Amino acid sequence: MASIKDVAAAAGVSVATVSRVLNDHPSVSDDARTRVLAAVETLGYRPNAVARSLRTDQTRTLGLVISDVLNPYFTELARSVEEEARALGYSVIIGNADERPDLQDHHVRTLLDRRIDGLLVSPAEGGSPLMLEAARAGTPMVFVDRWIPGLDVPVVRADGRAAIRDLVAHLHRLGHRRLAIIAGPAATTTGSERVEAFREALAEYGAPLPDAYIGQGDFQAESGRRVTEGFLDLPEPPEAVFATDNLMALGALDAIRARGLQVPRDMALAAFDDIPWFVHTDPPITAIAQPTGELGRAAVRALVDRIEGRPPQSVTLPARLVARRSCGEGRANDNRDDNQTPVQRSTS
Amino acid sequence: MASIKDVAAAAGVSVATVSRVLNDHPSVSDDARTRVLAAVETLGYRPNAVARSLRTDQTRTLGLVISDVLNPYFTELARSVEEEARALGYSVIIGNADERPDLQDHHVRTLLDRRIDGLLVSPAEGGSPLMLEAARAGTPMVFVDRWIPGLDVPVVRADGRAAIRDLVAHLHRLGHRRLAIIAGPAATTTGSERVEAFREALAEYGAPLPDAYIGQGDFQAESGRRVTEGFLDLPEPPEAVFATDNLMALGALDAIRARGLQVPRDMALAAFDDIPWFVHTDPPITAIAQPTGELGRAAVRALVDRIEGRPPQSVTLPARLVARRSCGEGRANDNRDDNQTPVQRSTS
DNA sequence: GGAGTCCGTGGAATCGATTACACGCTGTCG
DNA sequence: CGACAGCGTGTAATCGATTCCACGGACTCC
Repeated sequence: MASIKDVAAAAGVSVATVSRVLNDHPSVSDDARTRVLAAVETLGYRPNAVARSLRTDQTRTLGLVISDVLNPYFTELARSVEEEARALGYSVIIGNADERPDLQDHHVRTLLDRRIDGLLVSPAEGGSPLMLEAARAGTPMVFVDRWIPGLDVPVVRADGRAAIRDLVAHLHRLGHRRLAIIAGPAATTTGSERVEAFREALAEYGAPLPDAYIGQGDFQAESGRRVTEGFLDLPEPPEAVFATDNLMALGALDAIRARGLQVPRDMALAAFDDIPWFVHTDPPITAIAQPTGELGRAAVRALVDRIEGRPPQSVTLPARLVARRSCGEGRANDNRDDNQTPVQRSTS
Repeated sequence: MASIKDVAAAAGVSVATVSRVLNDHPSVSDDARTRVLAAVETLGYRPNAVARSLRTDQTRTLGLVISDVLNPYFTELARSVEEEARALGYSVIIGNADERPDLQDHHVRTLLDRRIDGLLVSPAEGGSPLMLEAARAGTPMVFVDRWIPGLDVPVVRADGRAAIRDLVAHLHRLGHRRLAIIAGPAATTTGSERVEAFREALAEYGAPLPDAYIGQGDFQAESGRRVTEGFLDLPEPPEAVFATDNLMALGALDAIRARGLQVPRDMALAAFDDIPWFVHTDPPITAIAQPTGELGRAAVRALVDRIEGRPPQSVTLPARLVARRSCGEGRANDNRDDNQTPVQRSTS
């Protein structure tokens, strides 16, 4: 592959001049410029990003470490991150941690080794030592969705508190009194926060949240199934289950059906994170929708601000309830909305 | 960030010795080795992958250019690719082309600029000039899922021919005679092949495939909706629709429901590509399942073989029919299988 | 007409690693 | 006892870019 030297030789100028043309530095004569451009063309020359990065100490690359690519929420997040990054002239390398701290560590390490300009992280299980160290060492970093308290790192996330209150109101209005929750790992902020908000909302209705109605999941479908089976085995099973992510909701749906029971007749179901497929499940699932795309874009903007020396800002955006049929038939003034994306239009 | 020079200074040796220790070259004294290792430890030194890549002319990175990350099929593919690559000591950079040739070009270009060791591509729309050029220039490359004929590039893909024949048999057995298809872009191999196989399978039953029953889609949900609406507007609408990817199937489902019609009573529906959610839709959708994970792993192995100088092999794996309820109730000897992954167990 | 300015250009240092080559030392063998 | 092999190490070249500095020539201005 042709290097800058070959171009210089072909154009009859020095490498310095070629470099100047490539980075359109002002002081190059038109003559030299056209000759260099011609040489670039005929040689099919493309600058070596590796060499450039070594010299300039910047890679124009962002690292994104997420907990689970197979989760449609994170897939969408990753997509919006890449889009915004591209618009700002950056590439993105995605590391999928699969909710495993060791894998998260692996990806943080390789990304750091590659000298990415900044790191976008949705930490699994309270984060890894490496990540904390990198944050403290001053690596530009932004947390997205989940975060780690006590670190001076901007956080871009959705606040589900109000939407969870709406959900509890919705469930209450539909006559459900015994409400249970499938929690995520307590070590993740989203894991604990959603339970907290749920508990507080219940308190507003004078309802307790007994320990038996708090199932411990890990954001994966299988745990949703397991926890829900536990609920169903209770002497007095809950009337409604709130799964704190979409995969666990799927597991819950499985578990309920496996007993020959029906949603919402035998048990109501709601989920945190809305995804296109929820419109098409049987029944369509009531969910709390995050502004995922906006979250991804805001996170990138914050990180790039930080990288380029501007003060980065934490961002919190509201989530909102999207009522469908999985909790029972809502009244007319329920916030019924299935028209969010083309895929979702016209159904349920 | 500490460099190899700092380590050398701290350990009281030359950079060459440090490098030798790091790459565990045999001829280093134990004394030097321990001193270097100690210095590495206290400085928290990590080698700069950028510098190393420049010198060694290899990045131990694979590029993966796929057509649409939001499509669960490709998400799963990407995940298995990353897994296998990691096992072989490589990283993966994913480029999402969103079915747009210009974006595909953009990603191929940046990946090439970064001097990735090899490229895994699922070409959108017949591929870009850049890609063809790279292939001809000898960039290690492997096609996965889709490919471009006439290029000396190994292909790793699933053969859906037999499964499509099974599907047609299944539909025929259930009494459906007027069968339509939603095709993908003709410029993609998967787009044209699936139509071809469908046509041939129909021919075995003496059935034609009239042009009116071939809808032109683009592998996105919206096109599935549009095409299906066209089918429904026909004086004699088809009795069954076969969508050649999962997103178009979703669009079709939408379109059918929007008219107040039911699947499979009013129209049967089947899809190419099986995904976990198909078990949970209303009704569960009959689909042709590709061995996605195996495809991704085989593609990485082929590419790494090519990179490391071993002869790479093209691989073709069979797809298979997974009958569910969207085409009508099958007989007992139908190949009913909902037990592929934990998420899918026990339902439909 | 001499001093100073500006412009285009090239030489060379530099980024952080790898690695060919040379060198000094020790030990072996004829 | 001299030659030679082998080992551990350091010096320096190298990868492909960017960029500081200096230089020569043209031009302006007093």
